[in-house]
Amino acid sequence: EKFEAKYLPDKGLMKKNMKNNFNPNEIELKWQAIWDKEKIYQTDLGSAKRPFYNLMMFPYPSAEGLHIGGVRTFGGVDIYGRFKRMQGHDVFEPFGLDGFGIHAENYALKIGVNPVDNAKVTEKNFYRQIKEAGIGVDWSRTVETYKPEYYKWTQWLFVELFKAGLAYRKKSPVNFCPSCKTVLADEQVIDGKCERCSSIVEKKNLEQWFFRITDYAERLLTNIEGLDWTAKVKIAQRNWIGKKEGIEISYEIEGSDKKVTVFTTRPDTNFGATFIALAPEHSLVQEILNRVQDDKKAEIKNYVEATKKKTEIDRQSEGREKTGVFTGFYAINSLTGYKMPVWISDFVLIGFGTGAVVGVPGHDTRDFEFAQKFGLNIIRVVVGKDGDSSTITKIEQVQEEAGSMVNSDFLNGLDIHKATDKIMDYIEEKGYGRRKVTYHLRDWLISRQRYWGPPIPMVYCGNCAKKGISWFDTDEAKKQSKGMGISNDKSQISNKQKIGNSSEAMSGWFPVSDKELPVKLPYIEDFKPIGTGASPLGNHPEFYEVTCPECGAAAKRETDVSDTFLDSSWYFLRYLATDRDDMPFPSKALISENSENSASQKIRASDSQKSRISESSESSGIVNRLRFLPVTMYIGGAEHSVLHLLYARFITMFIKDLGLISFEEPFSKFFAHGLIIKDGAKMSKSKGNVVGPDLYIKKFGADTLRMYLHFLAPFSQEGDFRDSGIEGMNRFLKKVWKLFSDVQESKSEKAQISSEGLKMMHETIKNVTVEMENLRFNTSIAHLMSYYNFLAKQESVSRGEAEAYLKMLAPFAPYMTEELWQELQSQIEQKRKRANFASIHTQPWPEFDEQFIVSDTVTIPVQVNGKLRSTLSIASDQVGDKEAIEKMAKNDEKVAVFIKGKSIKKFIYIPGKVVNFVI
RNA sequence: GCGGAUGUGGUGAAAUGGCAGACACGCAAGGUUUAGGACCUUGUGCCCGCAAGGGUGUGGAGGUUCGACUCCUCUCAUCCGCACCA
Repeated sequence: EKFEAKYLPDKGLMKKNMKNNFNPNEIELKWQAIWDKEKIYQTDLGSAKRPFYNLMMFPYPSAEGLHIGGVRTFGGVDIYGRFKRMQGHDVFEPFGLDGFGIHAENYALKIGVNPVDNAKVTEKNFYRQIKEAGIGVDWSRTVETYKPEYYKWTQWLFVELFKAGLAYRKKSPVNFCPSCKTVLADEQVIDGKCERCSSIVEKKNLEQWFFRITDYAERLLTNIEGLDWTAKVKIAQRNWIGKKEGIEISYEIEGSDKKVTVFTTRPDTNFGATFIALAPEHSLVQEILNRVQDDKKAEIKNYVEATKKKTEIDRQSEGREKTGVFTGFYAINSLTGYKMPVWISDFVLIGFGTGAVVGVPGHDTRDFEFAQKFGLNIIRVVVGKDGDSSTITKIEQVQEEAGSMVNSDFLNGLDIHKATDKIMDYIEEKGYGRRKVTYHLRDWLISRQRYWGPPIPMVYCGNCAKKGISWFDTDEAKKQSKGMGISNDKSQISNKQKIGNSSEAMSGWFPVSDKELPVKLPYIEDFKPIGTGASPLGNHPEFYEVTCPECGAAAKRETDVSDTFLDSSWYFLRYLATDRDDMPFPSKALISENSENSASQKIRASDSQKSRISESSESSGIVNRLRFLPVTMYIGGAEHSVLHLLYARFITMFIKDLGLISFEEPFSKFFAHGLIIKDGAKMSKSKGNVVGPDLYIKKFGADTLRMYLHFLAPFSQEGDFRDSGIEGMNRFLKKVWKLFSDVQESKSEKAQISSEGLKMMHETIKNVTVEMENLRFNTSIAHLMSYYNFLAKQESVSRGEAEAYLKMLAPFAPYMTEELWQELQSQIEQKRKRANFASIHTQPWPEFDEQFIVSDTVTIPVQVNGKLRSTLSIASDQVGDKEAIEKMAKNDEKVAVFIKGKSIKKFIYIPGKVVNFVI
């Protein structure tokens, strides 16, 4: 007994200590349940007053579960969302899974599970982990791209694109991995090799579905200017669209009625043009083969065949060494009459411009290399800054920069830009060519010969095809073309033109009618990619055997699925209408009955459906939901700069053109977060350093993990995750727990907040608020740590201080602060009132009061003898310290200032005004 | 090659043109009713010094400024995109 009395604390004390121990696992479970029950993260979309759509890029769940980088990303979004919620916004923070597509499928293949079954497991895991991490998601509105309720509308979107003439088929070379026996997306080809097995990727020529995103190139480009996005992403998109203004010039070929057309951005150098080079795939090559002698024919054929066999890898390993073959033909340079030999070379790409280039070896290094190797003439037409006007014989002399024209007849002496304008006018006038704009952006290849995606909702009828009939010949199509959605757009004519073109190429093709959507993806056992260029669904007659909607003959359903990026291009709209199976997203046009021309037609709802929509829309506040759009804040990885973000913009514009929404840019603000690395290396499965959150949450709790992940580095930058660091954060939270679980009624009543304390509090609030707004969470946390140190040193903490502190901490450590908040409230009210449950996460964000904030330095503009001498800064604690100021003045040896209290004794100090000082 | 970013202690990193290194990790010394861990206090850019103190310091070289991590010019290094784009 004596021993116990001496060495063990009494039971009451032990109990208190137990309570004083920060035990995250216990409180996290408790609050998860309460939050669920209280629905504190569910947003009433229909009646929200200050809508704030806080959106995180939904993940494609390809791996074992959420990894630590995901916790950082979604945690960061959540921190910001909670902050905004506390500022009084109606924050809508949904979550979902981009579970359809090649990533998820590859993972399923790897572990030998059907993607359908895998999706169920993944979904469960992801949602559990997100919940555990304390992300305040509205779980009543999730989106999973692989569920029929969702892909019904993805397919609907495809159909709409088709009907607008924006979806078409053409033959195109696709990436094919001979070892995996599957086609690959471009993004799965790394340096010409398969992402998974590193085999060299081949090209296969297959007929594919494309979207005419290039029709939107100009709009996609010009809109970038006005976006509040990370600059890097804007630049990347600009480059990807790659607008180039130039001119297409046609040259006569000697001894032929054919012409060769080239595209160039530098027509100013055309007086120096000395050869023409064609891509081996160029259409003229066949023409040439028909006309040349047998020995020449063999030579050309050999060359063309050889380049065809070359893989990307071969080309790269050969570097820039030029190869080519002379055709024996000459094209005439209309300006000079020069006979330009026509060559075939693989440095010319069929996919760019016209697939033919005009060689100006003096002013293009590639042309120079080519000309030098094959002994072609080199003419200088520009003299650059270096003043070198000699004959160009070395690659260093090749002048690609600005300069003035020489050897160019009427262009001589002109600056190259002026010369460009002048020669373009001239060429157009003479009819040699026409100005043209080209883009790097290509049409979006949408087909995938895979299983795990939304089946493309199209039907092909061989019978109709023979007659040259397609959907564009139906009554429905004709009715639609009168009231084309794409109306107030300049491209209307060209679009109609395209539909005209499409209707020929589209012979036999009919979209699945809206009533029949979704075209469900069947559960099949043989889901593995076949590798013959056919889709796994191609083995399933029960899937593809249908009758033609036009003639009733036997027809075949499309067995390809669409690209994952189509799924993710519109999901942000779906979140707002997950409770509706009668519309893809909230839209005024979809609910207004009297606008006949509008989109109620577009979704071609039956009359009964229509009335159902308008009846129920009022009660569910569909119109108010629109106030959440466009997305207020979008947060995601910069690696999606040009893919997802560009596609989403395109699709949004298209939906606007359908008349279904009133905006054309989906994301008002986009913030690119940094990636996470582990112990100095990128996390990857091959390195075996992929870290999951589960163990850390178990050991330290979600609060610690969340805070540590954002203390590492600013949200926008990459952070290095180290086990050693996380303990410091855990230590901090324990200290906070201890400090605030001790704040009691009796104490806090007495607690007087000192003026210094007041100042510190308001300064901290101000700093943290500003930093949160800029998503610089690491500095916010640092300020909270400093403020803790300050509070801990005080004799007691007042209620006001405790509340302000907990509120600021709440976005980072939602569980702990909630517990402490309830504890604090109950202590103060002396009893726990369950009925008055008020989560800290719905409390107002603390406000700072300027009067308590004194800046560290007083900056005074100084004028000496009437001349402005910039400013003089005086530390605020030196204001009134005559000695200190005199010392400063002495150091400067020019200025003397007399300040006492907050006013200058001799001269009145007015902030922002120039003050004259006596020397 | 083109485009973009980043360079600050042993580490992650802070600094509206105004005391460089906040905050944390790590390390060191000390304290504790002290197994270990935890916890508490102090110190910690580098160099000289027992100390007081002094010198030096934001990749490098210049420039603007009373004053530069911050703005400008050049340069070096690293990372990330795109790449035979006419």
